[in-house]
Amino acid sequence: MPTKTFFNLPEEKHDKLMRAIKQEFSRVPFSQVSVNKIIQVAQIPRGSFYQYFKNKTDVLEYILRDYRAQMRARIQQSIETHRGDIFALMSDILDFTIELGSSRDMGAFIKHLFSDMKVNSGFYIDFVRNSKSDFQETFMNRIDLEILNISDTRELKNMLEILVTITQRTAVRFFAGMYDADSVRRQYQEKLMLLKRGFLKERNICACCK
Amino acid sequence: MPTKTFFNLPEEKHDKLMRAIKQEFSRVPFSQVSVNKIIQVAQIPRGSFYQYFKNKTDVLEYILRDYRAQMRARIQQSIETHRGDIFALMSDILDFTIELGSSRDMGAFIKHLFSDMKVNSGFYIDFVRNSKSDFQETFMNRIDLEILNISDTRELKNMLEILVTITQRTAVRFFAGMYDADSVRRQYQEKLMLLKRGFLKERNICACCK
DNA sequence: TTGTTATATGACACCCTGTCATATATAATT
DNA sequence: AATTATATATGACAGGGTGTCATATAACAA
Repeated sequence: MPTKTFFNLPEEKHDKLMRAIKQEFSRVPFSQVSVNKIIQVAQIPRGSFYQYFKNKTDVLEYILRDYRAQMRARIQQSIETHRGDIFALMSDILDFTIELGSSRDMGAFIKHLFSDMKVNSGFYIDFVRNSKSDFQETFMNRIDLEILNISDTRELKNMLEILVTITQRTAVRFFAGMYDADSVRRQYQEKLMLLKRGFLKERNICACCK
Repeated sequence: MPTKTFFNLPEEKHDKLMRAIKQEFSRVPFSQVSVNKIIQVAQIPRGSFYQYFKNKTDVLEYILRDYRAQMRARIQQSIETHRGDIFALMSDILDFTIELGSSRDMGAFIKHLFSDMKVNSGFYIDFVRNSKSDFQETFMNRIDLEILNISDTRELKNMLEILVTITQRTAVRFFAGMYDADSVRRQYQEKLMLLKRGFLKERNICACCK
């Protein structure tokens, strides 16, 4: 997180810096983000930057608060709308990610975020951990278990991990430019179908089991 | 791939260089690998290195041929042994990855490979694409479809993608040091169980459907 | 012996990051 | 008002990296 000094910054200076930061994070993937470029565009001296942020990662963390907040709100809304249907929720998460990544504002940034993120950087682990605890605390107990073929918490946790992993991978594929939004969505639904056949207690292929 | 010049190198020089390279790739994750360090250890001038390799990635690609070859052989063997049981095959792949990553020889290297790899670097995409085509060409038609609840090639492809994704993620977790080998294996088997309930045509929870 | 092609070499230009001693405000206290 | 603390600003500097290129040298062919 940025230093106290950063938060005390006069609005004008703060905004100029943030604009430069967003520009740089949209220009190139994270690993290539250059503090030099940022300070050059923001017209602040090198020393100042390091007075505000510990390093690049610190900046990323700060920017991501937006993204995370938006995502959380969206999830909240989705889970209400679909009354605890985890599959509908995951589809919404994918949709929102695609949507956000196609937006003029954060598009390039989100795209770089997904495509350049290291599988296992310290940051990524934290991000996943945070998302997970967010998710578990807020939503896990609101999932409708009635329709699921799940007998204990351990199984539920496993199921969620599978779903999150597949959803994430699907988003990555989209941002890698391997497929367009529609193909990605279609493929995702097909995969959900496959998974459902196991996850759902009531399966249409076996009416006698109801 | 390395240049012709590299392959013409006298054995002694070649080996010294390769030893330096492996040492460096074991020291730090790929993103931190330093050509400087390599040439220093191998005692060759900077210019020579660039006579042999285009860049770091070029080196990685070359090293990986070993890994890929070993994996291919292992898969080949496994698919014979288990007579097309895709789940047993995936378990074997995970086991082999864990095993290789725990070995004295390539351990550190494999560990770094998994933990630092960018989700979507050009290299990674190629790697996955190659693995996939290897996989599909060689093994896809040897999978025993009789036990699977799969009706067409498209579904089969989706199923495989899910399995590969989950297996990969599991390996990443292991290499991130989040869990030890046994926990990882146990969790993986639990997940396979969940997936099987859907993938398998004959399910133990529903004897009447056989 | 001379011309040709393959290989070797390290100085160079250019990029980057994080730190630190020093300078300058701003606020607090006598 | 003068002095002392405290917060912020600054850019030169040390140390690390990459890829290239003109030039030197070796190997081979005519």
